[in-house]
Amino acid sequence: MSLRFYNTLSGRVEEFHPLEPPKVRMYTCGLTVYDYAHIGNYRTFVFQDILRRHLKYRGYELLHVMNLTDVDDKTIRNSQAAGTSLRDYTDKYIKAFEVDAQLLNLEAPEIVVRATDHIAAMVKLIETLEAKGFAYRSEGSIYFRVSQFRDYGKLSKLDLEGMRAGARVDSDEYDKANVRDFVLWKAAKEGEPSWETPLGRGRPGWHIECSAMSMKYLGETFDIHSGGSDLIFPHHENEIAQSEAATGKPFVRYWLHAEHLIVNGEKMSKSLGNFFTLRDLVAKGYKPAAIRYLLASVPFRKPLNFTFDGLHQAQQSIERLRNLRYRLTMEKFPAGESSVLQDRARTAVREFEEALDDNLNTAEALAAIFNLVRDANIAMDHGEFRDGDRPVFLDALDRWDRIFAVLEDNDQAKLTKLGFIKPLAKTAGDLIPRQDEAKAAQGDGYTSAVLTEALGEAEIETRIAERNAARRRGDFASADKIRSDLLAAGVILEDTKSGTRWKRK
RNA sequence: GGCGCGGUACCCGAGUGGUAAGGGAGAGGUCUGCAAAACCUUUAUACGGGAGUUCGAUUCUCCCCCGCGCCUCCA
Repeated sequence: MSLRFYNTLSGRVEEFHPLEPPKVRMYTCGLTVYDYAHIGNYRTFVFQDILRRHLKYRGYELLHVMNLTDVDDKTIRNSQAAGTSLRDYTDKYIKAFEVDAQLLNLEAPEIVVRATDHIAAMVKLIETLEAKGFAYRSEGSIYFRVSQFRDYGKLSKLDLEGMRAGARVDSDEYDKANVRDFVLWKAAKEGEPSWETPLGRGRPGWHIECSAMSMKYLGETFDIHSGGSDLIFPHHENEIAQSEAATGKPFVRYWLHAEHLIVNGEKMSKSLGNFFTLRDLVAKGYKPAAIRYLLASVPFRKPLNFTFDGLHQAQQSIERLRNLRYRLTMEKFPAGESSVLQDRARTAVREFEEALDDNLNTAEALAAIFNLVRDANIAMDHGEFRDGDRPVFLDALDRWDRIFAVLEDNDQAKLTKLGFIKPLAKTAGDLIPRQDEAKAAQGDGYTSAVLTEALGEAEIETRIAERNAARRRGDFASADKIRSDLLAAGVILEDTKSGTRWKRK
C-alpha cells in the first residue's frame, strides 16, 4: 500500500503523491518564541519529526521549512517587560528551543526562518494583495477583505453565518470593515518595534509571515503544511486566503494537523499547575528519550493524555527494546543462519513500515516491533537463534529507530554536554546526586543551570571493578555494599552472562 | 450554538461487520552467591448509554451522556 495521510482540507485519508516526486516540499509552523516551549508544543514537533523521518525513509527528497514567529503581541510585551530588545529576547528562546530539539532528537529542518528576517517578502505579498483588490487600508493598517475570497472557510469548514451570531467583540484596537477581516499589516504604535516600508511604518500581522516565507522557499504550490490543530482557524485558513488570492493557485496540497495534548485528562494550563516545559520534566528526572517515546506513541490525530505514569511506562518500554539490542550485540549464539527467523525480522520491518504509511500509525508501528522483540527473545531462549541472524535483527531495530530515535542511551551524555548535569567529584560521601529544582524553575540561562549532579562514568566503572573483585573472592558483603551505594546514586547494576552492565535510574 | 477529535481491561493505547494488537502493571517461572534487571508464561469474558440496520455491531445509522480543541493572533 502506498503512503496515505489524513488531509484536513478534504477531511479524508488520501494517497500521498508529491507534486514533483521524489521531491517533497513541506512547511511546518514552529514556535512563537516568547517563552520556553511546553510539552504540548513538543507533541506537535515530535509528530512533525516522525513525518519528516518517514518521508525520508520512504526515499523522498525532503525540503522542509520551519518558521519561528519572533514578532507578535506576546514577544513584544515580554521583551519590553524584560527590558531587552525584541531580537535579544527572542534569540534566547530560539536557543532554548534548539537545545530542547537536541534533547528530543528532533531533526533540524533544512531551513529555519524567522519572521523578522522576511519583512520585505511580506511587504511584497501585501502589495500584490492590494493590487488585486483583496486588501484595504484603515488608519495606517492594512486588512484582508475576507468577503472578497470565495473559498474562505474551506479548510476549517466553519459556519461563517454562525460565527456572526456568536461573534466576539473585536479586541483589536484597529478598525476593520468586517469582524472576519484580518490584519496584514499593523500600523506602528508608540514604543513598539516597527519597520519602515513602502507600506508605511508598522509590523506584520501574524498570518502573512507564513504565506510569504513558505512561498519564498517552496513555491506558490507546495506539498505539505502542518501544525497543531488549533492553527486550522484562523491561522491556516487565513494563509490560504492570502496566498491563493495573491497567486490564483492552490497553496498547499496536504494539510496535516496534530491533535492537542492534555494532562491527566485535563487541558494543560498554568492555572491548573499542570503546565510543563521540557526542562520541568528533565528537572524531575524524566529522560528525554522517554518523553519523545510517549509523545510519539500516540498517532497524531488522537488527543494525547500526558501523565507521569505514562512517562514511566514509556521508559520501561524503551528498556525492553534496548535490552533486545543488548542481547543481539553481546550474547553468544551458535554459528549459522536461520532463514525462518530472518524472514520473521523482515516481516516485522514491513509491518512497521506499512503502519507508518497508514497515516503515521505509530501505535501499530510499535506493536510490530514489540512482536519481533518477543519472537527474537523466544528464539534466543530456545537456542534457535544463530550468529548469522544478528545483522538482520539489528537492521530491523535500526530501521525502526530511524523513525522513533529512542534506542541510543545517550540522555545522560546530552544532558551533561548541554550543562544540565554536572559530573560529581569522586568522594564517597557525595555519592547521592543532588537536584536543584528551585534553580531549574528559575529558568535563567537555559543551558547553564545545574539541574542534577551525577556520578561520572569513570567512577562507576571503578566501583564495578571493585565489586567484581569482591565477588570473585567471595566477599559478597562488600560487593552488595557497593551495589547499594551505586543504587543510591542512581546507578543500577545488572549481572549478565556477558558481564556487569550498568545504567542510570 | 457551530465545526472537529475522542470515550476500548488496573493504566496507556491499536484495530475490525463475524466476538479485540502492543506496551505498562499484577501473578508464576527461568537465570543469579543473593538480589535487581532481563527473559518466558500467564491473568482479566474491556469496546460510554439507548434505539435501529444486519444472519451477526465494538466496528454502520440516529439520539443521548461525558472529556478535549477551535470559533480572530493558542502547537
